[in-house]
This record gives sequence, structure tokens and C-alpha cells, in this order.
Amino acid sequence: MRTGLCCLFKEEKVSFRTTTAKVLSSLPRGEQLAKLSGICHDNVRNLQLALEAVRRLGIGAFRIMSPLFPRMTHPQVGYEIADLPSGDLISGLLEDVGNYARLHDIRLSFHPDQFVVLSSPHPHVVANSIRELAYQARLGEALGADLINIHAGGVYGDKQQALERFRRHFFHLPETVRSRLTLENDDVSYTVRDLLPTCRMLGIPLVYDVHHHRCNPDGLTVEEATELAGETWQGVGKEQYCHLSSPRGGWGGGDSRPHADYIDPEDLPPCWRGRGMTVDIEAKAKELAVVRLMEQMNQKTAVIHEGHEERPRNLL
DNA sequence: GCATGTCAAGTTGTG
DNA sequence: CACAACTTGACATGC
Repeated sequence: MRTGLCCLFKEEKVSFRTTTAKVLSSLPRGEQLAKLSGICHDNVRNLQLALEAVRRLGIGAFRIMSPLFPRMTHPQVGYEIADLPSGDLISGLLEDVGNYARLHDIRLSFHPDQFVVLSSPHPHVVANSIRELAYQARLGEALGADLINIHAGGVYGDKQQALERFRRHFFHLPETVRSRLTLENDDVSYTVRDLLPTCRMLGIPLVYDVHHHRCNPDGLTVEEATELAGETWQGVGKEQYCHLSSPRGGWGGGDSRPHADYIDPEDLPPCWRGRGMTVDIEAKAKELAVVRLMEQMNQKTAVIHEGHEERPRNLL
């Protein structure tokens, strides 16, 4: 089992810049592109720093923030890397980062946010979603990221019809997106059981979020869901991907959806240990939470193996 | 300097 | 019916 960090750091000196469409709109095009160029350049350099930190900490995967290149697909102020004054430099750096990730076996992924909805009945929503996915796929190509993970989206009163629209829209996606796209069970609408048929039909993998599954159960056990989701990865020849988090206020009454700072080791499914899989740790303490979980697992493993510490990552 | 309000986009569920 | 939650800053603005 390899652990993954999501987007940000708590203590490491890595940060990503952004800007807004509103601010950009007040500038002439030339100044817009100059400003964006500086931000994108800084962000790619920080992505390199992020991967160096991830490697140093023994983390095996990193989820890249969607706005690495902010507002790139915005209808008014959108742009291409080639439009930026430092475009060539930025493209070169992107390639370097990708090579670094490959060299050190750091798995990279994208997770577009809630505005990407392929099941929507509104054509403009779907069109915007496709544009955003194509942007993330271009970055994925440049960086060697094998995963763009999304949710199935809204239900609109009829889940089966919404999934049918999802499948129809899937075929309008460029191959660069289709070969990377994965579907994740969410905490209000779509369960593993809901998504499996669509994943099988389209030949796309299912990212199993065990916290969402516990908030939004479907009759499958954690072990069954892990196995069934795992089968969808075998067809595409990629290592299974899962998400793990702990509820901020515990599993007792109240809303258990908000994420806690750290992972309660009790929430880690025992059947995940020793399994060939990547597990993104969604916790507010970011890299501190990933490191703490790995330490706790090592301690447990060390006890099991009577004193042999420093287990290789893939045996965790 | 520091505090505060704002930020492209969708959908659902709550008050 | 309006608004917060998803994730969470970072930035621009104004004192």
C-alpha cells in the first residue's frame, strides 16, 4: 500500500499561487498574460518542490491542485501555455517535473472539483466540463499523471437516467481524457454499487472512497467494495486507487462527513494493508497526517515482524 | 502591516 | 427561498 498526499502542505514551505477572473479582466491582455505567466511559472516550480518533499517524507503519490494554471479554461480570460511570455520555459519545467515523478515512482493524479459534471442535463455544463477535463488531461500528458478522478455528479431525480447521460457524454471526451478518467463513489448520491455497472461498461476504474462509503452505505461490506472496485483496475492495468479519511466529530451522532486533522488508524480497512494499491489520505493536517499514519502502520508492522523496522513502502 | 471580504463554474440538502 | 457545504487558501483592498 502506497500513501498519497492531496494538493497541499501544512508545514513544508510549498505553496501555490492563484488569481481571479475579476482581477484579470481589469487588465489589458498583455498584462493578463504576463501576470499569469509569473503565477504559472511559480506554481510549476512549487510542484517540483512538492514532489521533493513528498519523496523525502516517503509518500508515494501526490494529487495536483486543479488550478495549477489558474483560470486556464475561463471563457473570457482563458489561455494556453504557449500564449504566456515564459511558455517555453514553463513547458520545459513541466516535463522536468514529470521526469522527476517517474524517476522516483511518485504517482500523480488530478481531481477536478464540483463544477465538472458529465451527468448534467444542461449542455453548457457538459461543454464546460469537457473543456476543463481536456485541460487537466493536457497537464496529465505533460506530467505523466495517469488519473483524472471525478464524481458522477447530480441525480436530477433519476439516477439511472443521469448515469445514462454520463455514459453518452463519455464518448464525446478526447482519448487523452478517456484513458485517464476514473469515477469515485460520493457521500450523498452515488455508491460503489451504483457506479460499478457504468465503470464496467465504459472500462474505467472505480476509485473507492471508504469514508464516503461509510457515510453513504450500499449494502456492500468494505471488503466486498475493495474487491469489486479492485477488479475495475485490472482491466486497465493500473494500480488500484482508494481514498481514506476520518470524521472530524467521530462516527457517533451528527455529521460525520467533515474530515478530521488526522487519520484514526481504526478507520484504515485491515484488508488494505499489504495490498498493491495507492491510498490518498484526505486529512486536514496534510503531510503530517500521512506521515503519522505511516509511522503508526510501521509500528504495528514492526510488532508483527518482531522488531524489524523500516518496512519497504509497498509492504505497509 | 494587518484584518477582511472575495473568488468561474454545479448540485444538493438544510434552515 | 436563500444559503452553506463540498476543499481551502491566497489575493486584493482598505484601514
